[in-house]
Amino acid sequence: GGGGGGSGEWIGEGALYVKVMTDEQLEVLRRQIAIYATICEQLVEMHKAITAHHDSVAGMRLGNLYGDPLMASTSQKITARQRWTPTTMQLRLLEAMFNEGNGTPSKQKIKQITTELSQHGQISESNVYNWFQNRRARLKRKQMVALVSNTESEVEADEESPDEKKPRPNSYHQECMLVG
Amino acid sequence: GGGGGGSGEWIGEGALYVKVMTDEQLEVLRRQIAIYATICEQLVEMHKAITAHHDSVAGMRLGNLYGDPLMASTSQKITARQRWTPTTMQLRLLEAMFNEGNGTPSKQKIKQITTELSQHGQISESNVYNWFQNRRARLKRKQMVALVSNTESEVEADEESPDEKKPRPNSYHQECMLVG
DNA sequence: AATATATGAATGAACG
DNA sequence: CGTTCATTCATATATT
Repeated sequence: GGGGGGSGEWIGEGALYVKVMTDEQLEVLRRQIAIYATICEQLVEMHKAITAHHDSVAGMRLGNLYGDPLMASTSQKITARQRWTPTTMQLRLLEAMFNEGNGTPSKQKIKQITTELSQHGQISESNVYNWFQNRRARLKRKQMVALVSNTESEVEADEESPDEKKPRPNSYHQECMLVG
Repeated sequence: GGGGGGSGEWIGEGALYVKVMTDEQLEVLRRQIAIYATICEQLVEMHKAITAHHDSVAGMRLGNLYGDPLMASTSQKITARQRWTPTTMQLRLLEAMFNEGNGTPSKQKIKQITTELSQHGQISESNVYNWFQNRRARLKRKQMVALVSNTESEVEADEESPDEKKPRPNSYHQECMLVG
C-alpha cells in the first residue's frame, strides 16, 4: 500500500487544527477503507491458492497490480505514452527530495537524481528538471491563492457580527468526498 | 453531487468548520482509497472469471461482500471526485468574455471574474482559470482539425497523421544539457 | 445499461 | 522563475 511518509507531510507549520469530522464520520471512513483491504486480502489469497494449481488463468495475472496501482486506470494500456509519466516509486522519491527543501537542485544534483531514479523506470534529466520547476511553481501559486482567500475570510469575519453564522459554500470541497 | 445522504449527516448544527487538510492532502487520501477500489474491481473480475471454471475454491467465498452497500457503488463510487459544473448563467458570461477579450485573462482579471461569477453560483479562481485554458486549447484544436481537413488534399504526401504530435525541442537540453 | 461525447482538472513540457 | 501551451485523465452528461 502507498502509505504516505512521516507526519511532517501532513502537518504544516504553525497551523491550527480543529476537528472537522466527527468520530462517527471517521469510523465510516475507516470502515470503507477496511472493506477494500479485506476484499483485497481475500482475493489475493484466493488467487495465490488457485494459481498454485493452475499457473495461468485465462491469461490474467496480478503482476503489475502490485507494481503500480496508481497507474492501473483502465485507459492506459496499449498506446505508448508520448510524455514521461513518473512511476509511483519515482514520484515518491521526488516528493521526498522536494520536501527536504534545499531549493532547486543544481545541474550536478539533477544528474545524480536522474541516475538514481532511472533504477525505477525510464527518466531523463530534463524530466527531473521540469518536475522540480513545476512542483515549485504550482506550490507557490497554490500558497498565493490560499493566502488571498484567507485574507478575504478575515476581512469578512471582521465585518460580520460573531454571533451570526453564514453558510459558506467554500466548504463544499469536504462534504462531497466519501459520502456513501 | 457527492452521492447519498443529506449534508445533515456530515455537518452538525451550529458547528464551525475549518479546513484541516489541504486540497492536496485530500487528493492524496482520495487516491489511496482509489487504489483499493481499482485493485478490488480487478480482483473481483478475476475471481468471477476463476469461479466460472471452479465453482468452489478451497471453501473460500466472498459471500456477502459483493452485496455490501459500500461495495455496490456502481453509480457513484465513494472515491469519486466532485467537479465544478458551471451554471448556465456562468457559462453564458464566460463565453461572452471569451469572445470579446482575446487571450488568457491575467491573474487579477481572473480574480475579478471569479468574484463576479460567484453571484451566480459556486465558483473558484482555478475553475475560471481552467475554463479559459480548456476553452482556448479546444478552440485551437478544432481550428487545426478544420485546417488539416481543408488542406489534406494538397499535402497528402506527408505521412504524418493529424493525431500525431511533433516532439518539440526541450529547452532544458538546449540551455543546460549540452554544455560540457 | 452500456457506450460515446463533452468537459473540468492535472501535469509534463516549453516559452520569455 | 512565472506563465502559457499541449496532452492526458476522469467524470458528468447525452445517446442508443
